[in-house]
Amino acid sequence: MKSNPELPPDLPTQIAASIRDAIVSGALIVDERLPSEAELSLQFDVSRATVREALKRLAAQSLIRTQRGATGGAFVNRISFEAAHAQQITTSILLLSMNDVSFETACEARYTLERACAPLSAKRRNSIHIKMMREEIELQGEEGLSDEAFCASDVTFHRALVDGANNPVLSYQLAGAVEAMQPLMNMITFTARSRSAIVTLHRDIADAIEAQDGARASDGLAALEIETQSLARRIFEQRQRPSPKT
Amino acid sequence: MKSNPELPPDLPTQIAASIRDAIVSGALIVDERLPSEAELSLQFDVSRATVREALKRLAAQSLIRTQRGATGGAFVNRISFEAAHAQQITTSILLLSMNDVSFETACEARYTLERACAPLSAKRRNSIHIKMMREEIELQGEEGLSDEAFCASDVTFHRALVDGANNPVLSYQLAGAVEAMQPLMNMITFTARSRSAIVTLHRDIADAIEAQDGARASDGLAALEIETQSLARRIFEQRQRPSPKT
DNA sequence: AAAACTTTAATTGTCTGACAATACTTTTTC
DNA sequence: GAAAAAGTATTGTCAGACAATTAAAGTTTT
Repeated sequence: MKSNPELPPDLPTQIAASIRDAIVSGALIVDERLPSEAELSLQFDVSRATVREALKRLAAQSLIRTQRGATGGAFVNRISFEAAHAQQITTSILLLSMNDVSFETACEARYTLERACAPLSAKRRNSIHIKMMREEIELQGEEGLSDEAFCASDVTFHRALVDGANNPVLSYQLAGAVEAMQPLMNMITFTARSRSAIVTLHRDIADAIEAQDGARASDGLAALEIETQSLARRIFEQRQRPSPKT
Repeated sequence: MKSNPELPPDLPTQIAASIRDAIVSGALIVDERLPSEAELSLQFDVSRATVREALKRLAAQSLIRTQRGATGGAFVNRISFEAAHAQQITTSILLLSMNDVSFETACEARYTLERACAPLSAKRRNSIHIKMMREEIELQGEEGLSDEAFCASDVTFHRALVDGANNPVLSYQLAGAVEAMQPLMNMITFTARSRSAIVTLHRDIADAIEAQDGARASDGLAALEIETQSLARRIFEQRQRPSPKT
């Protein structure tokens, strides 16, 4: 057997790693211009095509951006919370779907983390967060809302809650957990009754956050988790033994 | 004004997005082989070099892997928790360092999330987790341990705690928060006294987890956060007005 | 002198075609 | 039948070319 796990990676990978290290270590700082592709190919003694593949790898991770023209080139990117969010969400979604993570496990992780934010959010939330939560609750109560729109609104509601903690790092970390759940949630059909149960809980949570009662908000989230889990369980059971014709 | 934010991205970006969508949507499943580079260049009507740059982008995100040889080609990758961990940690570290996130903010996020894991970990941890925590505590008490080794051991301790919750999604999400703190923690010099305070708290936490007392473990983590924050504050203050020569 | 236009140069984006390296498959040889 | 050799499909890398883009320098016009 020789599926050598330590075989030397190809040239673009090596070059990309070398440049990435320079960025992580601080040798290259934000907005600094890298040498041109031609110069890099001389430096690393490879062809320009090889350098380009390396740069594309870095661009895929938003570590650099490129610009054409006379003063163009590759520049070190300031990684924004926004871009990091987006990437983390994609990765999280694929991670869950490819590794057969159960709804239960993902749901537990999500609500566990979210409960942790509740006390901070109760303390620091401002009127905008409250307003967003109220608006989404309103929307979720509307008749004729599609299941997908209901889920999307659910995500928005919870993002507002998390953002209320006013800690960008926390918001960033939670984004993956909350949004990666959406594809799983979309598998669920929400009956009028289950929607109303969820909306009621959302209202409780929003009330608690507005009253700056973190403990009550946590409890509300715990109740919501239980509700969601049992809803999912019912639906999955039903699908396993479908249409037991009377 | 036309700093068009919606300008069409370049060809490799488009092609990469197209293939990524196929993966995310499930049209391409894990371990499935993509068409060869030559076939792709026909399909997308671009040169092979362009296709290659697109594939490199996807490889950078571990969405595909490539293999040479007759039966080689590009294959859809199963994203492992391990690979996702590693990527998230890199992103988190850069995010914190490039956006001037304060120690305080990052620390708060980390401990908030970690506290959330404590009850689950207290319930589900097994002897291996306890053993790991005890070993790291032992190590942290040793004389002559470098600050970096102390920090690394700290990370290992906390990872054991989080892993005790036995929820891979939770472990994955926490990895970013815990490990991205390490570069920040490394800026701190740990005196013998501060080390001993931390070790004492670690022991309290480990005891609580072993006793399956989630609430006590949470309290321990809260105390640890306060200790860490005040330690950092003292050090940063001291550095701002250095050497007030007696 | 200022403004508008043109030219120039640097740089990335894309293409073509070639050859090397690799690894599986088939054929040949013993 | 097993081992060795040849064949073949595929990615990895290279060289060179031209197109597209953009800022700066130069030129003309007002």
